[in-house]
This record gives sequence, structure tokens and C-alpha cells, in this order.
Amino acid sequence: MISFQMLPSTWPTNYQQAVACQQACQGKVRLIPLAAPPRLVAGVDVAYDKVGAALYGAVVVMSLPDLEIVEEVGAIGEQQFPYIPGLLSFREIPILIKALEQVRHRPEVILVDGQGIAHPRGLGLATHLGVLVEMPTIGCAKSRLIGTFRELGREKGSVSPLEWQGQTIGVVLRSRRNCKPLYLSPGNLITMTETLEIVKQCLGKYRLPLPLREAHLLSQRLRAEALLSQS
DNA sequence: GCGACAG
DNA sequence: ATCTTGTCGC
Repeated sequence: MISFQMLPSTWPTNYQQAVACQQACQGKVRLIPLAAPPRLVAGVDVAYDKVGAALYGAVVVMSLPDLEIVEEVGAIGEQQFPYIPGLLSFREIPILIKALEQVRHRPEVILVDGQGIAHPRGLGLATHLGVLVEMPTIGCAKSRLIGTFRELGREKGSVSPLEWQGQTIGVVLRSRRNCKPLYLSPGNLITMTETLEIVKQCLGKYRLPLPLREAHLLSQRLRAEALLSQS
């Protein structure tokens, strides 16, 4: 079971509060090595309704290194915060925590669809979530938020450091031949090296690491069935 | 002022 | 993220 320390009363409702919250949380980020090689990895993702304000959070726990699905959990909620570049965590964390609380098999690391420390204030979705649940997290985004990098080779496995203000904040990885790369960065309680190694361990024949691909499919499925059981 | 800008 | 079918390329 996964618990956390969220304060519904202090959850930001506007831009100013959110930025202040990020600055306060940033000091709690620790990029330290994992205690042991993970045997359970979770992938989390969120789907939205076109019209209507519903949110669908999904968590899929998989085993390592065999990558078999161990558990799938979903949660439905209402959108409470708009999408603003740099403030994504305030939009997706509530529903993700609601889903994570129902997970029986506690994963040793969580793969998140978004940035880790590769963020203007060092607090992307993966990092923020990792601080709140006090668990190792990895940021795995499908596009860039900040930073620059050398172009990569087109073969699977090609990498290039993601730099920003003279610092290496992540790594860009070609997860599948001829596909757009992924932007990886440590979330919390994990190192840059482990971040890359674990994502590589989770790769299959698709661009997204399997736990994230499965979580994405699950969130889409949840929306589809919720859509039927009403209208 | 202008361009960039996770999901 | 979401709206959407077929289609070009490895």
C-alpha cells in the first residue's frame, strides 16, 4: 500500500500558489541511489475527456526483468487545475495518488509520463510525485520542456545528455529505431545512471517503456468504458 | 516585445 | 492531452 502526505487544503488553485509550492517542495528532492535493483516497476498515466471534466488515472505494476503485468489499478476524478506548461503536476497528481493508494503490490520505482528534474524549477511531474509519495520516480517525457542536446543516431539505444544552464539535467534516448526520442530525467530518490538503466530494462518493441505503454492503454480503456456506462 | 512551452 | 483514416516508411 502506498500512503502519502497531501494537504488538500493547501493544494494550489492558481499560478502563484503553485510556483510557491514548487519552490517549497524542491528542497525535499534527493537524488540518491536505490537500495536494491528493483523487481517491481509501475507505470502511471492520465487520460482526459474531450468535453466534460473527467480525469482517468492509471497505474500498471510490472515485474523485472521479465516485464509481466502484476497489477492494474484505475481511478476517476474531476479536473481541478488547468494545463499550464511547468505546472502539469498540479493537474495530474491528485488522480494519480488516488490510483496509487489502491495498489497492493508496492513498486520499488515509478515511471511517470512527464519530466523529472528537467523542469524550470527542478520539479517536474515525476519529481513532485516522488516527493509526495516518498518513493523513487523516473521522468519519461515524450517531448522536451527545457534543455538542449546533440542530435542522436537513429538506432535504438542512442543517447545524448540533456543540458541546461551548464548542468546535465537528463538524457535523451532513442527508445526505438527511427522514432522520436524520449526525454529522461531522475524524479526523486534515484540517480541519473539508474534512470537510464531502468528505462532501458523496460523497453520492448515500442517507443514507450512497457509500464508506461500499458498505463496509457489502461487510462484510455477506463475512459471508453466510463463513456458507455452513462449516455 | 517575441518565441517556447511536459500532458 | 484531444479530434481522427488512411497511409508512407523501415
